[in-house]
Amino acid sequence: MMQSSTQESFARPQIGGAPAIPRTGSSPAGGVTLALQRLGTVISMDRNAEIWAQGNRAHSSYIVVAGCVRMVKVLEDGRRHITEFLFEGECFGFETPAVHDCAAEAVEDVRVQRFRRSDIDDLADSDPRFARWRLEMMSGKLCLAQERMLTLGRRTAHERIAEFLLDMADRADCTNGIVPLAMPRGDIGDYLGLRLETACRALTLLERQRAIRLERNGFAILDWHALTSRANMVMH
Amino acid sequence: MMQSSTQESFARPQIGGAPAIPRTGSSPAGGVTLALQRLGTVISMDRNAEIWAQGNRAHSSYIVVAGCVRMVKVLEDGRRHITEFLFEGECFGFETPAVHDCAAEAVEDVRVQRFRRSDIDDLADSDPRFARWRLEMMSGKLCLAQERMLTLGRRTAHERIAEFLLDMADRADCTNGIVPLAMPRGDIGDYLGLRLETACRALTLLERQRAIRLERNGFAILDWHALTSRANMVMH
DNA sequence: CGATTGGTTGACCGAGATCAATGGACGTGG
DNA sequence: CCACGTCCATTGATCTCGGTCAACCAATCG
Repeated sequence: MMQSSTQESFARPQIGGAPAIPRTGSSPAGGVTLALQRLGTVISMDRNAEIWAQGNRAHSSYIVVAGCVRMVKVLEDGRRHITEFLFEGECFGFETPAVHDCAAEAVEDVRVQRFRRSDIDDLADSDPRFARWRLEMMSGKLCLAQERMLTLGRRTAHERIAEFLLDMADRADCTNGIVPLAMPRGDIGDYLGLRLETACRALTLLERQRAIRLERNGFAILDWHALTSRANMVMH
Repeated sequence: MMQSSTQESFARPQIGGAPAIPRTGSSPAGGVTLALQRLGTVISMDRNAEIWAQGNRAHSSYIVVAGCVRMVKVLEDGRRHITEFLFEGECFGFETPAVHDCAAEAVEDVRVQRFRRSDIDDLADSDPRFARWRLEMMSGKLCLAQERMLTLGRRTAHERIAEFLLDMADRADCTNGIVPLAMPRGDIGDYLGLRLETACRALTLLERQRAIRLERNGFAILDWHALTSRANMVMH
């Protein structure tokens, strides 16, 4: 029995297998999608554009149509943390606080679908399935956040990188065996609580050990077993 | 303008001031409480008792009536992380996954009120105010989790300890100026991604600097300013 | 009163941070 | 097309914060 969709993600033995539980944060399925589609407008944004700033009032919620978005928190001394990367079909900005406590930025050129929060709330009021989906989506993000706390608090740099690569592989289409990495090394570091040099060293070590092959903007997994054992994940 | 209730907590200049935004995770106010009260049964548990185990099926949700509860994740090699401490009036086990991905344990002798999940769902279906409260509670926990990721990924041991003490002070009644610390040093370490020795050293350093005074099972804040500047929090 | 549990402190070590140099990919303008 | 500048990845050398191992003490509880 899988413990949660997080665990499930990392347990997947090979590229191509469909996850038993859909990844949390993905957009709603079936009829709910249609109702939502009509409410949103698609916007294109350039690489590194700020979708909203930390401290902005929260008016809108979003779904990623294409590309990769990052959620960023910064301290005034410049220390930065990326709480989440979001890919096609995943949503962000559904938290209820009136003011954003993270910035949202485009990692690469992206298209996002924007929704007015009032429209989202109205839809939740009129459609119990959508309300249920929203609650489960938030709940899933909370579980993922708890898993990430464990990673940030207790895992080594090498474990973090291996876990990250497996997560990226799990979320990507991966038609040709090359898993894309849209974000620069610095972003990977800020996501994992590491410096970019450390992220870099861990990646090249994995390559030297023939577990992965680094490509232009991505990587290929050569030895899935080596990677999973490196990640040291709990598989209940 | 405060950015979130998390930020608000740490910005509070002295013990006794009422927060502008109620702490997230607290039990619902007013009429909603009454409806919920009837559904729950109060249970007493001994110190270190397991309320539920990691991997158990999730049947119940809880509110803390008295004492302190911890949410614990463990790796099979023994590394442990505490995702959350919960105090009187705060709730846990409202996440939707069918299987718990954290254990819940009593830090000290506690009383908790248990609710059947089906009852919680029924109440949410029949009372929109309760449904709204539940969504905001989950959302608040998600924001706190994001703040904690920043702490675990980017703050120093000394910053983490100062932040932790301010959080504890903010959440406690603190009638007599002594902030209780129900949990042992090891738990503080596991909450902050530190070893217990490191937590201990950071605490005694703060005491030597006359910022706090350590007591039997708690501490007194002697120099609030020293503590907040040590915590290095963002105050928007 | 000994046994157990939790807190404190010291000595030393190592994973990851920091500082620095190099090189490749890419874009732009002449 | 080439020269130059910018951004990013990589690698090396060194340093440091926090981890590790260990001793000791105080409080609590049979």
